[in-house]
Amino acid sequence: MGITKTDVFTEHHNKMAAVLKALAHPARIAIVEYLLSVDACICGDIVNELPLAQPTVSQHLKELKSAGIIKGSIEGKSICYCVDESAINELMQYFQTINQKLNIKKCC
Amino acid sequence: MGITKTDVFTEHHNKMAAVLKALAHPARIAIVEYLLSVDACICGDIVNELPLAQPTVSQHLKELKSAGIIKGSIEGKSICYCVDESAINELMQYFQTINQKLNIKKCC
DNA sequence: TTTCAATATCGTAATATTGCAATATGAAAA
DNA sequence: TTTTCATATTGCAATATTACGATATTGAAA
Repeated sequence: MGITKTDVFTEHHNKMAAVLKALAHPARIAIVEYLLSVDACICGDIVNELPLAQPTVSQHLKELKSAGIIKGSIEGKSICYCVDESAINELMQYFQTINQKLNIKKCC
Repeated sequence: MGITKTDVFTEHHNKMAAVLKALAHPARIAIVEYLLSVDACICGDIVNELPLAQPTVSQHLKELKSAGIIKGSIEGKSICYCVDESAINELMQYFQTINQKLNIKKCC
């Protein structure tokens, strides 16, 4: 069907899946890592950095933004995108928690 | 197109995207969290735990397994699935690294 | 060996995603 | 005001994903 039955899962499960989904594309991973690697926050050249057409990049940026992973502020003619700290923090803590639980278990 | 242009991205970007994609579904998040919550490693009842049909669950398990997030060993008639520590560890470290870089930057 | 229980695979319908050309928008420069 | 540059939106084709009924498969019990 292609449609995810979100209504039968908890809000937490749906939210986690949505955030991870926003990152689950090589272009979007590349965008996040590029934003981290650039000194300044001048981010208009993401399009030049990526091997994709401008509309495609714009679409990926939109997805990252609506998932809360990046934020963009208008800077005159161009836009300044950067990674949202709190989103990354939540992801980090999520996997840290799982990691701890695994250390306790040691099953297989 | 629906087809991701993996050939134009680095192997690292593709790999990260693939692992995250495997987790980017509420059912698969639910499976991982269920495996963590269960004391023993008797995991045949994932199907009963999830509000999805058996073939659907089986498909999700397959995706998690082929992404290296869970591993399954045959236990007589049923199968024992559990979360793979090293996969979670890598994800944890990935977000820890990003988090550190963000602390240094403090841009927007 | 037959049967049963647990899981996997196949086939397929409905929907989502990806990518881009064409086009629109919006702000600054000329 | 016109032009130009940066970015967003629209529309659409190709492909991927999700879900499940039907049907294998496989090992254990009877």
